[in-house]
Amino acid sequence: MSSKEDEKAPEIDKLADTGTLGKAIALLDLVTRAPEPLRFTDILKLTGLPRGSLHRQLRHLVLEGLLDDSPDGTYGPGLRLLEFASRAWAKSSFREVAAPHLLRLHQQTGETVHLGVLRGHEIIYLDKVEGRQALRLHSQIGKASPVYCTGIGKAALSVVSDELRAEILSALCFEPFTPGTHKDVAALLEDLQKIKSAGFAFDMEEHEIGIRCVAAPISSNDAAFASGISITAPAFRASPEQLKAWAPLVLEAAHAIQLDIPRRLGPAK
Amino acid sequence: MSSKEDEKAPEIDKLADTGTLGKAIALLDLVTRAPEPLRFTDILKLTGLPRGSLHRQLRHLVLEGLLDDSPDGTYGPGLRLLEFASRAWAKSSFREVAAPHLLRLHQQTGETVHLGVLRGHEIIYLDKVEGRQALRLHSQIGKASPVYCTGIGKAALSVVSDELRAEILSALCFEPFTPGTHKDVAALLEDLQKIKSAGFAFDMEEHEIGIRCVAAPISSNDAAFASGISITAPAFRASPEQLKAWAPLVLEAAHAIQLDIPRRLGPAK
DNA sequence: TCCATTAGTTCCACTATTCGGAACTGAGTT
DNA sequence: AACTCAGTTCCGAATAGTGGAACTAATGGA
Repeated sequence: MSSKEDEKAPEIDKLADTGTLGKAIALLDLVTRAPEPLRFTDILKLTGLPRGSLHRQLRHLVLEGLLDDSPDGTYGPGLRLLEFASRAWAKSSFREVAAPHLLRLHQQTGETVHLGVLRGHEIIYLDKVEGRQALRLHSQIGKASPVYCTGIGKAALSVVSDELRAEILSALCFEPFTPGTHKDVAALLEDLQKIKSAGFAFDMEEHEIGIRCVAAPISSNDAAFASGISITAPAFRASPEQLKAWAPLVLEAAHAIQLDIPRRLGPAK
Repeated sequence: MSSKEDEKAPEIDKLADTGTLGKAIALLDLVTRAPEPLRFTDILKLTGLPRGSLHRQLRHLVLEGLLDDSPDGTYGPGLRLLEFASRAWAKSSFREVAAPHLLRLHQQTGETVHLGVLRGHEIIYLDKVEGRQALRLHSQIGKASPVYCTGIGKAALSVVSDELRAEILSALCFEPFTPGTHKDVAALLEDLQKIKSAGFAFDMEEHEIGIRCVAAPISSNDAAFASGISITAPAFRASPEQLKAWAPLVLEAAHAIQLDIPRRLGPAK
C-alpha cells in the first residue's frame, strides 16, 4: 500500500470529483437557489469566477434549457428542469408503491399526508395527498427541508446506521425557524432517543409556527436509503392527544409500505 | 473562408455547441427518457460511446445526484432533479401571475384547468387545478406533450411568429396517438387557420381517447415565449356545444393573464 | 469442472475543451 | 467628451475528457 514517493497527497480532498459537470451543476445550484433573480455581475461576485469562464458556463446552461435568461438580464431556472423532474417523479417506483397507502391514510384522518426521503443532509418530499386546498397547490413536491426540524426528517434519522447519522449530525447547522426548533445536536439526540423507542416522531411547530405533525420512518434493506411518512395538520386540529391517536395509523401505513417494497427492489427509488 | 484542405466538414452541424455539459445532459436525457430502467450495457448500445467514457460520465451524473444507480445495476432519474424543479416551479413568476386566473376558471367550470408553455417543439405543463381526483395526483406538471395534438399546443402555435412556426412545423413528426390526431402539416395548418380566426383551439380526443379540451393562447411581448391555458374534460361532459360555451371563459382568462404579465416583465418565466 | 461469454471497471497516452487574462463594445452618467 | 460599469469576445496555456486495451467478476453452457 505505502509507496516511497510522498508526492501524492493522501486523501485530503472530500470533494466529489465530478470535473466539468460538477462545476456546471454547482453554478446551476447557486442560481436556482438564489432568493431573487441574479444578474451576470451578481453571479460573478458570488462565484469569484473569471468573466470569460462564467460567461461560457452560463451560455451553455441557457442553451441546454437548464437556465433561462430574461430580457432584463437576469438568470432563473429553466423549463427543462421541470421536464426532467416530471420524468423522475413518474418513474419513482417507491412513490408508486407508497401512493395507495398515503391515500388510505389521508382518508382515515382527513389531513395532509406526506412522503419524504433522505437525500444528503435533507429531506426531499416525494409525494403528498391533501384535501381541498385553496392555494399552494402541489407546492412542496421536490422541496428540500432540514432533517432536524421535520417529523419525517427526525424519523428517518432515527433508523439510519450510526455512521451515517454521525456524519449527518456533524454537518448540521441549526437554524432557529421557530422557538421550538432544536438548537443543537444534544437536544436533537435526546429527541431521537425518544423517537427510537416510540417508533414515531412528532414535530411540534419546530419548522413552522402553527404546523404540527406525526411521522413514522420506513426502513429498508438498503442502508443508504431512509424515508418516512407523516400526517400534518394545523396546530388547532393537532393537539398532543390527537397526534398520539394518529400515531398508530402512521406506523401501520409505514409498515405496510415497507412490506410492499421488496416486490420491486431497486429499479428507481 | 474556403481552404485547400477539404478534410473539415463545412457547416453540417446544427447541434448546439454546449461542449462537455451538452454531452452529459444528452446522456441524462436519454436515461430519464427510457420507458424502463437501463443497465450499463443498454446505454452503451444506445449511445455507441466507448466503455471508459460512458462509465465516467455515468459516475459523474450519479455523484451529482442527477441519476441514481440501483443495487440491481440499473440507472434511473435522481432525486436532485426533483429538488431543482421544485425551485424552478416555486420561482416561476409567470405561474404565480396565472394561478388566480386558473383557480377562477376552475371554479366557473368545475373542470380541470391547465397552464402550459411552449419549449422547443413541445408544450410543458406549468400548472394545473383540478377537482377531487382519485389518483394521478399532480401527475403532469412538467410533462412535455406534442404541440400538434394538444389544445394548448395548437393555441400557442397559432400566435408565434411565422418564422418560429415554420421552424417547428418542419421538425415535427406526427405520431398517431388516436384516430383524430392530425397526420401531417397540411391538416395541422388548416386547423391552425381556424384557430387563428376563432382565437381558441379545440382538442377533440386528438391526444387521448376520451379527453377533450378548449384552449386559448396567451401572447406576450416576448416573441419567443408562447403559452396557453385550457379547460380539459372527459368526452361525455365535453360535447361540442359545451366546449363552445366554455370558449369565452377561457378566452377571458387568457386575456386577463396577458394583462397581468407586464407588471413583472421577465424575471423568471 | 472448465472454458467461453458477457458485464462492468480501471488505466494511461493523446487530444479536444475549458480556463482566464486582457482587450473590446456599448449603455448610462458626470 | 471622458468616465464607469455591465456584458461579450478572443486566444495561448493548462486541464480535463477521450477511448482503446487490459483487467476482473459474474453467468452459463458442455
